Amino acid sequence: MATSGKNGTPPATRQVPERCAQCTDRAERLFCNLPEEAIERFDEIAMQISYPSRSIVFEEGQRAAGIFVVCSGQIKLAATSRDGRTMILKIAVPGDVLGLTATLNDLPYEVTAETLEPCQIRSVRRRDFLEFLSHFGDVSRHAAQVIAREYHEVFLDARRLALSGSAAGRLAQLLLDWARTSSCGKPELRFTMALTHEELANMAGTSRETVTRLLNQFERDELIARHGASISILHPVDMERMVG
Amino acid sequence: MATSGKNGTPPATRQVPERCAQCTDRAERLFCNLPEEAIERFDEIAMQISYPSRSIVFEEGQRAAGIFVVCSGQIKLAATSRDGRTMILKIAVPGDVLGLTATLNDLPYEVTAETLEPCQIRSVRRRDFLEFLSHFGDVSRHAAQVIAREYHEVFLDARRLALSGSAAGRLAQLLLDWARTSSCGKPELRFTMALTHEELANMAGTSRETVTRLLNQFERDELIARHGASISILHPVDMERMVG
DNA sequence: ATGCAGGTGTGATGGCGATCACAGTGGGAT
DNA sequence: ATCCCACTGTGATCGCCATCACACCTGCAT
Repeated sequence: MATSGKNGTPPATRQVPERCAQCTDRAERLFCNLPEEAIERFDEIAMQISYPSRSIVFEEGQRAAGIFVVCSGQIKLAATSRDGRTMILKIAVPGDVLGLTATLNDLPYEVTAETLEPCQIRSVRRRDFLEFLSHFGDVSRHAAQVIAREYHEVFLDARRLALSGSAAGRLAQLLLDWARTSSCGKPELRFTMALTHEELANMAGTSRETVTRLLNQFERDELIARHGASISILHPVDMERMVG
Repeated sequence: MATSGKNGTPPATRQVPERCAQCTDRAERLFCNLPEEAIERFDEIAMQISYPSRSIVFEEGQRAAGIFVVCSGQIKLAATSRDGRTMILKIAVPGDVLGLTATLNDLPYEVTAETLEPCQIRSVRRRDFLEFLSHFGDVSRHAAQVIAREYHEVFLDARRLALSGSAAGRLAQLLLDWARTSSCGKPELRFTMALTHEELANMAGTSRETVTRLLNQFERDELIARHGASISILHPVDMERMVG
């Protein structure tokens, strides 16, 4: 289920330093890449927490208590309708910030956040975070940019749901979007799929069975290839074309 | 088509002051409500433009040139798929800021903005705007909050599209969401619909004919009432229930 | 009046895909 | 080995709703 392959290694919960100031991955993480003195202050107000696999970080509808920065592990963000349908918004990875918009708007969290593997998370309470923003002007710029990026992602979701006529189109689009962002940079177009068909279905706005059928279809048509949990997109161009 | 009734008055293009500093509506507009000195500077870098009805302010896919603040008039924000399907994201009203996320991310505009009536718009070029943000720390906070709100709106769109199983559900949800935000504050639940059935369909992710049928259905079931272009939601509770 | 164009109402039809049902499969426990 | 459980594969059915087709109803221009 996790990113780890068939080898028995536990999911990639690399050890995370005690303080953000010592984190070596900071530079490549949009939000974390803050000026020195801001980071120092951040370390003072942030609380480091370890979550076991399959635990709930926060739940849809709860009044926003603060923000959560993912340090290690994957986290599923999903919203549920009254009658049990589920929409998976995205799988958050290290560097992502959760609960930002709800915290800024002082609204309930829009989604439920559930760990898919053991995770390390830093959290900051709402009050402290807002004060932090006021104090360090350019952190707000950072935050704005982070939210702008999140906006763009949800926009793509909405677009996919509204404009990709068929289930096949939505799934194809999802795989494409995903391959692009997962292998950030060059079109690696091969990625490991840590999700079940059911979860894919909830991201593509279709049903479990349809996903199964479509993936097999795609494979028969040689649009994709699968080895174990990894998927390669063989013909991105043809793939694009079926998005509609 | 515009908000004006059957009387021959031109659509509500109230005169807008030359400078934001003199704008009396500023206080109630999230983004515009800036500290004095920021407003002064904003007036220096902003350009005031009048657009006739049915004109394009910017187009989906264009590299972001800057932001646009709506001073008067309504503007349709829509995205289109290769094969001509259209998704209407929202109808922007005075106080809304367009192109914010694209500008911050230095990405192409996500949508096309088309005026529905004569509009007054203030625009700021990307470079100037970014510099403006750097200079006035707390404006970034404002911007972040504005984007957070936009995020929330798109999120609701995505949620509606993904979770409201039936076309009826999506339309009902749309009318509800809309009545709530349009009559901001108390549940007025009566609002004028400046849109054609076709456009409603493009917002609800369904077809023109289905919208026609559903609206009649809703009226027969006494969920809504219509007088001319205005719609009242009679039984919000029953309405909620059919969202699914 | 006449024509036209954009919007609306309504039936008929067909296809996509949700849903149900159940059979295989594989990996973890014990 | 064996059970079990979550996941995957596949057929059958059936309902929603997109689409086509066409009638009607404004307002507007000529």
